[in-house]
Amino acid sequence: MAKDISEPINVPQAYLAKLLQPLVKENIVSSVRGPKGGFYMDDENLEKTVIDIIFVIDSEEKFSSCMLSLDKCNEENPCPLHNILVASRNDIFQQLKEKTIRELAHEVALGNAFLPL
Amino acid sequence: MAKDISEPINVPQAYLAKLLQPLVKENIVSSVRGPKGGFYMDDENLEKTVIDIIFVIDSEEKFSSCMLSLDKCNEENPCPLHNILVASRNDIFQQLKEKTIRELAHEVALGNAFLPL
DNA sequence: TTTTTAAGATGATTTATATCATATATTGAA
DNA sequence: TTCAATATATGATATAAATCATCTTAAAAA
Ligand code: FES
Ligand code: FES
Repeated sequence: MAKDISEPINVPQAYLAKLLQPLVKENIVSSVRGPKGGFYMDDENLEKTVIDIIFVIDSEEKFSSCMLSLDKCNEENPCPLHNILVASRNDIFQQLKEKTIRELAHEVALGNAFLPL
Repeated sequence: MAKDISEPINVPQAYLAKLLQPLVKENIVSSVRGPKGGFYMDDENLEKTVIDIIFVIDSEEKFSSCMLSLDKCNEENPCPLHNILVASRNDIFQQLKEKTIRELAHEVALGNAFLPL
């Protein structure tokens, strides 16, 4: 239930619920209403990645736009930070795109990562 | 002058000036008032790094706090994203800490990087 | 010395984000 | 079939970030 997720991570329940709604709509999270209801992830959901979530909640631009917010900059006209940062940004993007929620959950199950849930 | 910087990068002049003030106070940027005045960087300023700027404008936490904003997480209790992202984050931090403004300006002078100024 | 130009300081306003509130829809259980 | 529990939807409010406005201070030039 929203409450079970929101409380341990100190996010207001209503706000979490609002954030989850577009994820349900985009089939990244599943839900059932009523008693014994709540949010869950089915087999298909678990194959989604962190990037899938980011693209729904925020936007695709986070990983493609200039890190100095210069709108005329791109790979051909790189800003001074581009060359020193773009490799790391791409690494992060790749990691978030490759890693499925299932894999992340597995790490938690193995005790290699922790969640306050 | 603030105007000469703000216009080409589409940042309101008054807002840019406000952002520059703490940088002047922290001796990262220099300024002179009056006619022919404006902002500039002296020899000492040019040895400052991007991290110096970030620490003044934003805060140190950006590079040390949990990327899932979990307050109980740290190196011993890593969240699921920690392991896959922390290396890249540290890379970015190192780059921003090592690179001086002088070096970045040199890249622009060489034509390896571009600024709309 | 006066005027003009630009930064410095401060507070108000706007805009975006986060949070709160309330009403509706769905489902399991009594 | 009714009730209670929980997600869904929508709008209002609060907080933070960005932007605007106004005044003061310093310095160059006339
Ligand atoms: S052009 Fe600025 S980060 Fe790529
Ligand atoms: S514990 Fe979350 S990023 Fe390090």
